[in-house]
Amino acid sequence: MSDKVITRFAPSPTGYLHIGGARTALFNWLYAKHTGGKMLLRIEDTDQARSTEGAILAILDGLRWLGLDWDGEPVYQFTRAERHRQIAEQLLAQGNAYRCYASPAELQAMREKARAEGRAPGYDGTWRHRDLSEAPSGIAPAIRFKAPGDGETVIEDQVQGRVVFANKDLDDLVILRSDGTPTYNLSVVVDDHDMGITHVIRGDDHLTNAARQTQIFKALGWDTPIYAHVPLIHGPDGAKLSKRHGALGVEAYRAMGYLPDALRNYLVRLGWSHGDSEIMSTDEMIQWFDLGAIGRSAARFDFAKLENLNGHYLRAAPDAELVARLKALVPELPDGAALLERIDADGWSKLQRAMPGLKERAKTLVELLDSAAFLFATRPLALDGPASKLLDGPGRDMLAALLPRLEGVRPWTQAGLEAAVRGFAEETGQKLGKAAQPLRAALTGRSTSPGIFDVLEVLGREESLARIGDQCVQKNLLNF
RNA sequence: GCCCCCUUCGUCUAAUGGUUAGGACGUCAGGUUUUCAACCUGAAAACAGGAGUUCAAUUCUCCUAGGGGGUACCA
Repeated sequence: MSDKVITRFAPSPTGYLHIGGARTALFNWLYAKHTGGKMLLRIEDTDQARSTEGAILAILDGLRWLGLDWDGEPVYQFTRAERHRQIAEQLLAQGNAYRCYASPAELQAMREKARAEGRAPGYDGTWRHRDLSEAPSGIAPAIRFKAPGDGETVIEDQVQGRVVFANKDLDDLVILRSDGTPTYNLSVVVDDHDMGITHVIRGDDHLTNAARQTQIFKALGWDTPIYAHVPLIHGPDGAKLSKRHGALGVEAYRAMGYLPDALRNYLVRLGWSHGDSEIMSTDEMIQWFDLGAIGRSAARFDFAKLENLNGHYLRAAPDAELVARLKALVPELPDGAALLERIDADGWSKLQRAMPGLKERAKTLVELLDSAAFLFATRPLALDGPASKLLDGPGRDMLAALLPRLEGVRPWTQAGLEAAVRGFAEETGQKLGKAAQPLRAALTGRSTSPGIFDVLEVLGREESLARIGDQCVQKNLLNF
């Protein structure tokens, strides 16, 4: 086998692809790309009771959406159970494992005793030396790994540095359950070996497992992979990421209107950096990424920074791409179905034409869509508070005076419209804003929008004049 | 309880045995401006605490505190 780097992303399908998992996948992907190696995908579904088909799909979707592709077909760990069982038997035959008949109650008592005595809690090794003739009948045994009782197990971690565990603190773990299914720590070792994994990049929460797994690797006479344990991501308050914070699936970020490029850029900078570089292309990430520059402390998730990055990527994205993303996103939104009905082909075309002015002002696609509401609104427009205030008093009179001027603009272009409105403002001795704001209110129903000439042009001559006219009529009705 | 890890502006981070401790987000103040954004300029803002090593520690060592992870016949 060559010395090519092979990493793996190995989620357990008990939920969606959460943000920490997404970053782990990103790091594995980047390291593989950086070294010209491969990233494999392994679904760790040995706990069949908790694994679901839906979770598997969510994880694959999440990875695809983020643009993180893997090499070859995903490996489903459960399908390899027979191989794992064989290795457990081999360990048993070698004298590196033994059958354990302890009951759950006995195990519980052991843990409590150890704890009371200030020792590391865990299995006390009762069945390690006990004769099989003493085995209770009718009880299926589990197989435990015979962990070294003394000495040390050392992890030369690429992120954490040299981490030393005293073997006395690592007990004899179960590698094969009494029902014959393998446990995580055995499966991981066998699969990492069989898949030729050279680098294990995963969450910090697996650091102790790295020690246990190292012991199993050694008992099997296999080389251990190189480890890199990445600190976990915390919520804004520094506590463990919960659903309340950002521990959402990546599909939730998609639904909130974040762009995959932005999320990737945000995640790569969470715990890793390259000098002062903040915004970087995928190629740059690949070129610069390395394990040594990963920080050792946990990072807090900061939505404000994500939003800032998202705004940047939004502005940089081609208009057509944003329209396409919006088309895909709308049906997933709370009122998406209703909104979708109101946007016809002409609506999508208007959206595309208004995009330069819209994307400049939005932090997320959801925000962008909201600010585009005036494009799909039907007359007479509903005015929000600030907008109706703009039209109170002189606002409507101004519009009534401006309306004929606009009617005279031909062709209906931004330049012509701007000249007309500016000319009107000058002649009437007002600042442009005095005319622009009521106009904005009449055309969009709000006090903020893209540039007003932009709005006029996108809306078109007929619709624009009608919306302005609506406000003048209202004025007249009030007066009579 | 026991084991392991971590600690630089509010947040993400950079750097260094001697620096005005840098950048980004956010915040605040200006500028620009048809609104809002964007953009430009500027400001406030950090080496957790205590010992030790050293001519000199944010940087090296130890202790304390705080945070996190693990401690399953879960992964």
